[in-house]
Amino acid sequence: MTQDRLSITLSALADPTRRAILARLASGEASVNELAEPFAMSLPAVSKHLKVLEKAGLISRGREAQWRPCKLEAGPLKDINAWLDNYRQFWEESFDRLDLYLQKLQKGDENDRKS
Amino acid sequence: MTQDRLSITLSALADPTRRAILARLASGEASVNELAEPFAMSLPAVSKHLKVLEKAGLISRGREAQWRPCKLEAGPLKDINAWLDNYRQFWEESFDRLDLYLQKLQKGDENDRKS
DNA sequence: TAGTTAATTAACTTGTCGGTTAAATATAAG
DNA sequence: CTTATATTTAACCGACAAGTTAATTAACTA
Repeated sequence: MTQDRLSITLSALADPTRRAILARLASGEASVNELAEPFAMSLPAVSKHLKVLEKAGLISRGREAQWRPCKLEAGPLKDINAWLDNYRQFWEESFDRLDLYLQKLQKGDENDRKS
Repeated sequence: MTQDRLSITLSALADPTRRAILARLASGEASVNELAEPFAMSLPAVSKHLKVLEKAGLISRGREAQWRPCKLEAGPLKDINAWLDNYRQFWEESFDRLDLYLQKLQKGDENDRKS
């Protein structure tokens, strides 16, 4: 179905196992076996999770003898952060004067549309 | 299976239709029909998307005669932003060990305004 | 009351996801 | 050459996601 980049990244992150893997990789590279150790699931299951993360560009993998060390790649996280920028104003506690003004304008639009 | 909050939010966002709905709601409340208008899909399909967004806490819904106006709720987005904090250092320009060390030393500076 | 509009629910189809076990591949080490 | 270790691939399964059409609920309107 050829999903867009952001959807691929977000759905890769929408799994606690995969987020835990990323958290582990934040403290350094690791092999598949090392990454699998904390989880109560088979190695092929972890291997699949890694493939999902790799397709999302969230990890990259090297070759070192029979090991395939995984490394965190944060680019896609940066993209999510950029997307969130569109909404920062909606969760910021205190609006400054400009924000309040824009809110008022917005309410005006809404009333116009309804009448 | 009782998914965790963050997984629910991320999977709700991992769909371009739902993100488009949120984008629309960023400019004000809207009814289901208004939200459905831009999409080439049936109304029940949109209704389902809205239910997913509501369960994730990303929208709330009012009652106004036969309309059910939808409103953006950004709390869960704030949570994602907080989660991303764990990784900011990985996409910021300089992230070698020395720079990380210097960053830690500088953490007295509070104002992390975006560029 | 009947009819229209807004939205949801029900029932169903199809495809993907996350897991399994068993087999295959690749490299290293005796 | 054989065996052990690390990892992936294959085949399969149950659950769920995303869409459909048809029926239902809810509120307004003539």
